[in-house]
Amino acid sequence: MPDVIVNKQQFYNPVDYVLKKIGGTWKIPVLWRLQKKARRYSELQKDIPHISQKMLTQTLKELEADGFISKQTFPEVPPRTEYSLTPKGQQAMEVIVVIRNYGLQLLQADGIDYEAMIKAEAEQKKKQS
Amino acid sequence: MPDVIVNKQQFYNPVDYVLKKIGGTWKIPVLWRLQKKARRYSELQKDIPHISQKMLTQTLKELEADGFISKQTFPEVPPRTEYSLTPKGQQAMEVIVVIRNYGLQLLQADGIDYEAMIKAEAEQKKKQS
DNA sequence: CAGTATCCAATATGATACTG
DNA sequence: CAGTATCATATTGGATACTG
Repeated sequence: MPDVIVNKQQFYNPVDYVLKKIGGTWKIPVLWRLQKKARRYSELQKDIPHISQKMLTQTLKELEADGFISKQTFPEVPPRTEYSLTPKGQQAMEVIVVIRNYGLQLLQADGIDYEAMIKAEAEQKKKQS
Repeated sequence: MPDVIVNKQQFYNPVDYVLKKIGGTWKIPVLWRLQKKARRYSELQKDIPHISQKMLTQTLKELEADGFISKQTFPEVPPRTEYSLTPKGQQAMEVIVVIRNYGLQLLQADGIDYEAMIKAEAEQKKKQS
């Protein structure tokens, strides 16, 4: 496999290329939450556990630079910003869903019923409210 | 998304789980080369550009511990060791192929014809031999 | 041949304080 | 609200030397 260099970054193979674009800890959690509708910075931060301000900002900036998401700022008071998936981002989601489904399989093989955990968590929230 | 902890490692979501298992720089290049047949340590090192002994050893160990590959040692002189995909590893390859195909698309959209590059490289080798 | 062991550099992520 | 800036830490990977 030959190396590829794009914008001074080196990639060893096509999979490496994908993972440097949408891999890492935070890009997929962000893309995932933009799947159905646009969201604000503060919503994302509230909805994504453990993410720091720094990583959210950095992740949004890179995803926007690579064309997976777009940003719209509304000139209101207080100012509002919304992020949403571009068509390119929606296409990426199709691949992410495949990886995620495989992940659910792996987790189940390792004795973890992830979707049941999500349900349980949702129930918990209901009770609290 | 609730967190999952398996063997003291924390995972934020199912995709994260997959990427911690078969992500990173070297796991996929290794799996890729075991796709069609078993290979020896030295073959893998020769065939995978840039990989260091350390990373090859570490990658093989982790893939074996996670059940994606298996290792067979032949009691010959000099000793021979072969690595091959397990059924679990073959299943992972299906997902990897999806990611790879998406990578080829992304590369092409960015103006890079990766498959042509591979062909050109093969021609180059032919000439040299 | 098929590895181990050790030390070091680069990168990714986190924590904290501050701002238009 | 939606960020920026700075410092600290953890993880990953590379270089080099050695071994059953």
